[in-house]
Amino acid sequence: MPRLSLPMPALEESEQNGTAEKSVVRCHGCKVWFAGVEFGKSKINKWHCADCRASRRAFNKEQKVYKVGLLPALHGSWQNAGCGTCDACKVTENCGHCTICLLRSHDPEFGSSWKCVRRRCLRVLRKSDDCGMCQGCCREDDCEGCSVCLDKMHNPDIDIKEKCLLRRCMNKLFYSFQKLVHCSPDYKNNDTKKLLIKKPTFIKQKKKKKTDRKGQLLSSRRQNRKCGECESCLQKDDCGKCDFCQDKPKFGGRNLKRQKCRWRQCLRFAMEKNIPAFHRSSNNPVIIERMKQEAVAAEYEKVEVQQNQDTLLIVSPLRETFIKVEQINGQHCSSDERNSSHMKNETSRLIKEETAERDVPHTEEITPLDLNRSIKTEEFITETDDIEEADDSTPVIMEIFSLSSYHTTGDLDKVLQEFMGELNEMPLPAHWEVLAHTGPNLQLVQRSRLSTMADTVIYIQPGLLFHVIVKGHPVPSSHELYNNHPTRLTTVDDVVELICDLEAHQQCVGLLKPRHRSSECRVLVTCGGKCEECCKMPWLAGSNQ
DNA sequence: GCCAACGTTGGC
DNA sequence: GCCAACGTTGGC
Repeated sequence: MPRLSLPMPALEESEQNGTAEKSVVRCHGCKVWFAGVEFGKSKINKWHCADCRASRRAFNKEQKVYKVGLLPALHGSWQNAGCGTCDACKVTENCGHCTICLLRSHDPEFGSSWKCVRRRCLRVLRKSDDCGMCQGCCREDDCEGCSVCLDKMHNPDIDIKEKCLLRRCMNKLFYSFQKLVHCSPDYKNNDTKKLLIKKPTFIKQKKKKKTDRKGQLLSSRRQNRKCGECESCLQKDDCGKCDFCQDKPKFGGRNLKRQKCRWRQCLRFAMEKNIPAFHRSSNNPVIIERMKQEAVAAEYEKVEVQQNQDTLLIVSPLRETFIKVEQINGQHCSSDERNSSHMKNETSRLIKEETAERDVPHTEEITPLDLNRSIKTEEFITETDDIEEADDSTPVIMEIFSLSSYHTTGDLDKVLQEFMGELNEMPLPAHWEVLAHTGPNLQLVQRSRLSTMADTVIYIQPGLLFHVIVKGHPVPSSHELYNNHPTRLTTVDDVVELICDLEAHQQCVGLLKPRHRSSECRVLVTCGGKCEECCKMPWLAGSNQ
């Protein structure tokens, strides 16, 4: 391939060369210009020449050998890592002072497969390291033509610490930014931090760096997107019907999307990633598709789904609330053959969370996180310095989306189990009983037919949110009943007060007369008779009011 | 900000 | 080397 040596600096953008396909373009690595490069439909903006690509592959291969063990979750143990010949590899005892050693001194089980920082192979390139072999490392003089050199020339009074672009380690540029920097124990103290700061995508990656559920470090570049426990993760086969499956070559697709079957995408990961913004809107196609389909199936919660062009409304008549999801994307996925019980739970829980947020007075801001601080144990632990740099501003919700507590069994979660125990130990108002085996909700029911609250059920949901259903009719969320009690029933006293309050009400007569009951029926009234909404309904002559 | 497209990684 | 699928980019 002919090389064109153009004077520096030069634009890095490709130049059209008369045809749409072939361009004159500069290699992002060696900065040499090449003619006749074909991009096709590729959107490459950092093109590397064949030599640089080969160099990169070789470097990657070498690093892969050395770093086996950098990813203990995937490769096993640190003990297998490293070249075996460098000074660090020859050290046989842990230093006892590094972050790993200190943490392990407090907890012998901590990161049992993580290696003492001082014993990590020196040949594994870290962010602070230059490879010492590439063109950039071997160059002795500044080019005086790159943007950094020009900056230095034009601003001699300013101490510009950035290296000449052509003297930067190419392997580091190629590789370490995204791959190894995460593992660098001393990444605070190196000159490439400025570059990293300019790369929001990298910073984003760094925050996402995490360990798996066993506390082991995951790939610094690739996240483990599988919790391994949810219904989706346990799904072994592609559905073959969703858009991602249809894209796969084995299903005759063109391999353009290259994504995992929608029905196999980890629910925990998807929700963890998307739910914080969900209260306003979510367009995660995985969640939306599943909610859209499973919400329909969640009849026990009377969830309704209304779709209108680009908007999806998931309506919960139970509390007269809805989630509005805009910009629906993704093709419809069949769920006919799937067990939908799990998503019923998830869907209803999401709706309930939304309900809770709407119901909470503005003076009292409650977020789902508040009730789930136990997630601390599962919050991401990052290695070495990253531990100290955990981003407090980025809450990581794990427990609230934990699927195991609700997964198909219908059992109560631990909080509700404990609460049920407390309720069973206390005398409740007459004929109110705590029902057993009613997961995921804890239910209290008025057993007496003679009670004014006969056939009334208090549902205490995961998160201790509650709603009341009378003879199958949900008390609307706008009802004063909900204003008189905390959004979450956190004590037995809260429950008793609620029951007493309920007993002070009467059931709207409209509940017994479907033909005369308003769709806006208030269900509970304080003075007997019909509620104000049912009063607006025309009553047939001769009917027994 | 979203998402189609695709370079790339990591398991096998 | 193949393949599944993760992560990033650039157009919109």
